[in-house]
Amino acid sequence: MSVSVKDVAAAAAVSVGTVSNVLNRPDKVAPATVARVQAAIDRLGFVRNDAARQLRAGRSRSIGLVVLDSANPFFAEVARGAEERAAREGMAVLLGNSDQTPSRERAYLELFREQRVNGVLLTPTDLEDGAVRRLAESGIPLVIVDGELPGGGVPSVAVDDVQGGMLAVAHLLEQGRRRIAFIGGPRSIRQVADRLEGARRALAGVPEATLEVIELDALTVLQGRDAGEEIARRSPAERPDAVFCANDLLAVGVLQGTAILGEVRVPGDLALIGYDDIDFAQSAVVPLSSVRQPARAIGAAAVELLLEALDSEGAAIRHVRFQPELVVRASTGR
Amino acid sequence: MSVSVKDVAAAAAVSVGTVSNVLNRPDKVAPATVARVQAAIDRLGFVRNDAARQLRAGRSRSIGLVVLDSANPFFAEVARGAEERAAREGMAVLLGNSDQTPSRERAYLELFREQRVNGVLLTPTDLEDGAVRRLAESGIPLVIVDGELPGGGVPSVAVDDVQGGMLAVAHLLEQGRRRIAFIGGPRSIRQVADRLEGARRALAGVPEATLEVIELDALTVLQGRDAGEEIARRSPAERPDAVFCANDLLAVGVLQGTAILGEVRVPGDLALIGYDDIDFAQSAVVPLSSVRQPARAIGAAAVELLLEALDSEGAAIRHVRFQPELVVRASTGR
DNA sequence: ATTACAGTTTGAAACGATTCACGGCTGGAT
DNA sequence: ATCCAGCCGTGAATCGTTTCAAACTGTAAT
Repeated sequence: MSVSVKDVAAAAAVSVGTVSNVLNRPDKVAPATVARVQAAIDRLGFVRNDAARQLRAGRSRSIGLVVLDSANPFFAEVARGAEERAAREGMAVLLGNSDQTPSRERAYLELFREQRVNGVLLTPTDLEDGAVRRLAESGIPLVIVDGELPGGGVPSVAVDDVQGGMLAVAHLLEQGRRRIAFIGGPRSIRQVADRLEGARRALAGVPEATLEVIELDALTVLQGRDAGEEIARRSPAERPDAVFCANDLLAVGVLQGTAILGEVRVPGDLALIGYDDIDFAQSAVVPLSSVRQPARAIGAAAVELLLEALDSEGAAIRHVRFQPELVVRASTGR
Repeated sequence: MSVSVKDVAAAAAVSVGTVSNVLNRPDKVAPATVARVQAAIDRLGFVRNDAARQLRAGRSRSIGLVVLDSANPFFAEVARGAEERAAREGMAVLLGNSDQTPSRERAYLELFREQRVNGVLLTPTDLEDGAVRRLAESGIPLVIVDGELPGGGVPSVAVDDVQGGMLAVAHLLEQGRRRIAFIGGPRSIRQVADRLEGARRALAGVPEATLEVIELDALTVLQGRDAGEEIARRSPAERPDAVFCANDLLAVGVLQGTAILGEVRVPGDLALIGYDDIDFAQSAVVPLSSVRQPARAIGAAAVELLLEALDSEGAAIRHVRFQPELVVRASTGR
């Protein structure tokens, strides 16, 4: 079927060992031989069989990436960053979506182990669960993306979500808002919990301010819209005067939801701020204030950490932590 | 290092062949033996080495996906659809971004060949180029995503972009617009060329209508914004009264660009329609009319076709063609 | 008692690359 | 002449799985 080193060796009148050397350590082979072998490779259209290479050499050339939802623009950017960085090393990225479901996460991790990936970048569905720790100890290099394992010990790249939550709510308070609502997904998602915690801390300095927490099932536009409608239907006295959403998708949804009844205006009646600063935040009906995360850089950094872990077996474990950045737009204007 | 079939065989007191059979054809093995081997597998934590499996068995369990830009929401959805469908078959998806660059496309295809992927789903940078045809003939199963190879012969899943362009412009004409502008990326992108062709056909029936073509380098929000600003700066007489953008990102950009000067209003002065109906189209400053493509279904269908091609070596080559759907919102209102 | 047969299990070959101990060659030093 | 050191190149062993012909077992039919 396909051309193997043996064929190439025959065509170039050398041994298979030499072909392998041309492929992997050209400097150890006489230039003339290299040229001859290369010519044979080109002529026959030889393509290295990575399975065999991997089997013998141990190492593979792919890394696994498991995110909560790759259709979410934030994760799409993270994936993009990882893919670009990996490509520079000649590595391929295997993509998996856990949809926040531990069973799907497990299925992907298992599949990736079978594929003998070099390592896994994981946005865990549940950091507290022992599964992540066990995985880390099972020998497969692991980097936590957008989170940090409580006990340390596993390299990770994260954004300080508590800080991000503080930034957002501090900004709302600064604008004179006092009746804050936090709209988020399930608190079991660490990012959500941390952003809420940040909100709480920002409120600590302002005793007369209140915080209402609205918990949803998922961080989607649709869920946000429902929450927005619910708020719009309330009497003005019971309505918050500012909403901090756990991500931009929710915020966009809230914007739609409040717009439907047409009574609550953003930012007049309701200041609104999201999280992630996805591309569309600035293009929303009312340009959306948000907290920016360097998504692409996060993906790239994760691959970087994995490469480090691969190079220096058991060396220092690094944690990269990006700082979030407040982006003010019309939705929190006066 | 890691546990192999040999270890499992020893632990269960059977031969390696039997272990393999338990793994691949449990029905050929006596139930009691299956149980014993399974127990050993669980106890030892055996994970099948896919490299070895692949080497011997020929087949692999991954498929490659090369798209123009996975951060583009349309392709992100396509990727999601592909990934979901592949996961159902226990297959993993390798993701690659060509960024419309033939050299990056080639690099990924080469990498994927080395990985011995089962097949490749490709959104080609250049369909006319012989490279795609050569690839298809090189033995690696190929499915064209969002396009169709002129000569046939390669399975493909596409959306009728000409039809989509017609829908969009026919709608603009119906709204009484006559000075239409088409804003698109490089015409070398087939999708762009087809949508433009559709626009032309729609115009054919209305002699007094005109079409201006504005060609950009890329289909991004930023490029759209520049184009929008340029249009906004024109005198009213030289301005189109409707714009059809080759995708929603451009349309969102145009919306931003025209808004900056504040003189051109959408849809009053300028009707605007995009393409793809990404999630944010309905949440834009002015909810955006668009042409919807079933992105996730496209990805799933592509995997489906690949599986068919894999099963029935050289059987009928199918082309799946989805129909685009017009979605009318405020941006093309009166 | 012999043969047939289906159901199980075995064990060695094969997949295609990498690795490494070893041998041949060349040319300069002794 | 002899020896040594560097280069180059060789080819068998190896990785972990699948495959398949052959061997084995016990039961049924003759």
